[in-house]
Amino acid sequence: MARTKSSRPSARDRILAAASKLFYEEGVQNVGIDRIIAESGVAKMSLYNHFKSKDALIAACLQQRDKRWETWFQAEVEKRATEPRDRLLAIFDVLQEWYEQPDFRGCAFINSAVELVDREHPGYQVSMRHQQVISHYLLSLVKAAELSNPELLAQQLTILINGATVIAMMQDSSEPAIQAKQAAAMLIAGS
Amino acid sequence: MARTKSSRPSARDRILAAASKLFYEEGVQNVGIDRIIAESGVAKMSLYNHFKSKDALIAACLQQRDKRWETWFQAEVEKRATEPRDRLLAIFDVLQEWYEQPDFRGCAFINSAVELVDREHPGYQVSMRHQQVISHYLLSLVKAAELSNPELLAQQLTILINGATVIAMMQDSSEPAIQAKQAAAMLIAGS
DNA sequence: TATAATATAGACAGACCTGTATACATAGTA
DNA sequence: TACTATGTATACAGGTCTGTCTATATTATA
Repeated sequence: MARTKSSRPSARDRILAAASKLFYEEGVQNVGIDRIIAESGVAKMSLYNHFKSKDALIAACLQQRDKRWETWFQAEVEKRATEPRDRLLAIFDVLQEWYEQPDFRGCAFINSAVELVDREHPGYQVSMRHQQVISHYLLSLVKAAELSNPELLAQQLTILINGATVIAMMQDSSEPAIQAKQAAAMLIAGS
Repeated sequence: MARTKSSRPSARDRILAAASKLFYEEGVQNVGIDRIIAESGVAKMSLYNHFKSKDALIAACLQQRDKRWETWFQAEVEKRATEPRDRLLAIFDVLQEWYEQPDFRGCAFINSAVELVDREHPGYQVSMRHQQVISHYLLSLVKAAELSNPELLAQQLTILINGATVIAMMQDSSEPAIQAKQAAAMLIAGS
């Protein structure tokens, strides 16, 4: 799954890494198979031996990214605060750090959903599931903070997060994280 | 500009209408020139006589949509309330109505920015300008309502609007409008 | 009616894209 | 060492796309 003894990563991993990077940076539609095999240094047939089509590769990339992002995000949040209420605010500090990464180009899942259009596309389904995973995590934090009407607040925080992310992408700015954090503080205080 | 005496709309208008509809419903990348000329009942050369390239057509469609959306949105808001503070909340009722339209597929400007990727693309520029126009309108409403820290509140409302729109698209639901409205009410009350 | 501008129909060049086929090379295992 | 995975390199079929070219038709105006 990982690498052959001591040499470089397996073909499959190199394909996933190259595709994931290119898909995110340039959009799934703007990246062809030829670019991916060139970047990963793999033969075209190896790609089609590991993934039955480009659409399947897109879905696999999103699935991998989903897992990694969730792990990274939760770890960052929990590193910054221990009290549930503080963690709810720490979310936005993590977001700010994310927006400031030089290769930030918005949320890969929103972007892919927009590009794929078709709700039945396996990549679209992964993207929807990703949003639910986030909402679920927020809900757990809100419940831990023992705030009233947890479902509503969790949804409102989801809205703030996605809105900030979209605007951060379009304006190429991390300001929205700060503004969203202040809004979140107000919503939490009012709960 | 509009129509020849008594017959149907001009070729240019038909092209814009068909392209705008298809681009929004299926994404600018997924709609080819051939589809547009078939739908608008126009010859390919007519299209290229009116627009120098597909990219120029995309930009023209977004520009037209920008104007129309702004006009429609402000009219709907102002139809629903007269007091500035009420108008700020009425925004979300208008959004809800928008989300419930059967052909709703998110914000055409966010979607196009995601698909085009290139910030120098004329269509991307129109999309960024559109976001600024919205923010500007919100700022004018917030200032009219004489709330403190108007710039911050206007930005926070922008975040709520875009977040609700993105989630409404992905979940195919108008619930986010209601949740965002309650959040907005809280932010306004706290200002 | 004559003239100029605009629209039509369809072929086509050139590029790009996905996915397959073929023949050869390399690495891991019995 | 022999055998079996797996990977490599490259050509290519079949499709789609944008934008151009040509030749004809229609419309508007003087």
